[in-house]
Amino acid sequence: MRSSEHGALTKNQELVYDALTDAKGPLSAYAILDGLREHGIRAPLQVYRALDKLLEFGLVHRLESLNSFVACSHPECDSRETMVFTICEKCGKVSELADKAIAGQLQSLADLDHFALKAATVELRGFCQACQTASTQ
Amino acid sequence: MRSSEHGALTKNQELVYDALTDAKGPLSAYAILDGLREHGIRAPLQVYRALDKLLEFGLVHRLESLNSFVACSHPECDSRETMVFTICEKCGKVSELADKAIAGQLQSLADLDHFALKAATVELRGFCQACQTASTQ
DNA sequence: ACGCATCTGTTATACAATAACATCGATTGC
DNA sequence: GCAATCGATGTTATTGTATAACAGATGCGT
Repeated sequence: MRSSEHGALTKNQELVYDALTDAKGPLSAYAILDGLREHGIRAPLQVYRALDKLLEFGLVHRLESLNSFVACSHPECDSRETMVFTICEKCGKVSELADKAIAGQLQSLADLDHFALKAATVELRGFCQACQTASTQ
Repeated sequence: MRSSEHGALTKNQELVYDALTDAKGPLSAYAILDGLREHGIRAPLQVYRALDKLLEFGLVHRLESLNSFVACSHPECDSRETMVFTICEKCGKVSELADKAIAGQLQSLADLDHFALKAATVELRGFCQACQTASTQ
């Protein structure tokens, strides 16, 4: 029982993962904690430890600019692929885009600088389609 | 006196900006605070307020994945341009790269998703050239 | 002088993440 | 069986990051 099977999660990992998938949006570690108090989660560390594993398994991504976490929306996410997130500054909606071209371009840029690329964080801020049309008033 | 002139900074803004340019590397807000206690800075808020302005002026960038800040290395940085940072996980060295191609690609990706792009955070993690050759032992 | 905006200083507090330590349960090797 | 080990767990305490709320000070236009 290792990383590849979703069924292999421990109780706490399962709780945290379910909280994130149910949320359908990013949650901070403390928001997760609050939502899971009834399920026996009492301390931040229980959440952070579960998150560490979920990140390692590639089931969850961390949004650096929000200090929060989302369940990966790509069922068979390869974990190490470069992900691009769009973050709506109005409604908070987050979308996860997988784009090979960006990944390649970043790799080229790193190569130019003789930088050995291990992971990339790409977070775009702006307004989602819904919030744009809404503000066309 | 607004954003464009460097000479227009207030005392605290000047102190924080100088601390960052002297450091030649990223500093956390609290590291800045510690370095400026002798200069009369006593509370985190004094640093954060100065940083907010400096970010607004485009003189400073925030490294989301490090919770820290760097002085912009491009003298005439347009503030709103997309910046790419490489962060060495061994020595902590940070480089700031301006790349039009990446910016364009991200814009295209956002367009596809009907996302109105305002700002982009791109942070690459890995090993810098020096640390690669050093670890070839 | 007055109003207004901005920067300032201070205290207290919220939010994010980790340290240190004890325990429990399953597995492995003998 | 039994010790040894390893990973997950639970708990308390602490460090680090960022903001709230309030008060005072400064500069500027009218």
